[in-house]
Amino acid sequence: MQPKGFLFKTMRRDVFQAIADPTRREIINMIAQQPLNVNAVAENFEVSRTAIYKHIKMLTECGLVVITQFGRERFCEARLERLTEVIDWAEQYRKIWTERLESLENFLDTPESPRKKPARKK
Amino acid sequence: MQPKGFLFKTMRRDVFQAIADPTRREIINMIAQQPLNVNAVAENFEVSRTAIYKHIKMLTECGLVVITQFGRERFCEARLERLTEVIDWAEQYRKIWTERLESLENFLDTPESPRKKPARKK
DNA sequence: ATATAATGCAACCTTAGGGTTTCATAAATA
DNA sequence: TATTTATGAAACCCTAAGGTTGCATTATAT
Repeated sequence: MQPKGFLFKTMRRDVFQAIADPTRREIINMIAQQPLNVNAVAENFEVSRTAIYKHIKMLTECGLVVITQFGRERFCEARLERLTEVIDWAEQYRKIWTERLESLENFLDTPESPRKKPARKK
Repeated sequence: MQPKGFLFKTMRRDVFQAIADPTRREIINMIAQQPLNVNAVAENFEVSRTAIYKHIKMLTECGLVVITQFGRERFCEARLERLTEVIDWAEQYRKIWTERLESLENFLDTPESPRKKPARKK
């Protein structure tokens, strides 16, 4: 058996996983400009408040959202610094796909170059 | 009932979903430099070839990988252009978190500024 | 003191995700 | 031709995701 409470507090959820769900990306977009309380967020969706609450909780578990209580309301605030992990990961491949595109353009721009065909089985 | 075959061909899987799994990100990293056949990819993981094959299939469904057959081998090649969607999405929020950091620095750099406390209940 | 609002959380349901084993098939080889 | 090799796909399994309803709790408003 796993010590769930312990894991819950320490395990920082994968940010890639957190942004995989389109609803969570919408939530992020919704509170990116200004904090909203949980109900205000939930009102913008078709699904139940509880469903939205779970999404928000997941976002807090990976640090993309922090919740601050004022009276009986809890405001959800976006802390998007960890999106740099995503950007950095994807950005490292950019030169690969741009180089590929460039070499394709060079290839097409050379009129006398024979069009290669994929290897034929014989 | 859904026309599954039809959906399968048309529904381009969400690229955010595709990169959510760490194994799939590893696969992408593995074939980013040069194509590898399915078995060669699978050899680098603990899990079964079939499991890796499924991951590769998901990656092809969202256009991040293309498969080309040579003889009995099928080579998996990374086509990472669609990662721009991820970068663009995350990048739009960068100014928000950098502005927040800057204003925090400004706040801390002003010695006479009183430290605000969260609203107290009375 | 009560009623209502805003939330957290437990219990439950359904489906997709990730994994395995097994079998079928096409291509390369002994 | 017989046999490996490389792969696709079906049949299952188990768990996490995402959703719902209902209840408990705390703060605000009557």
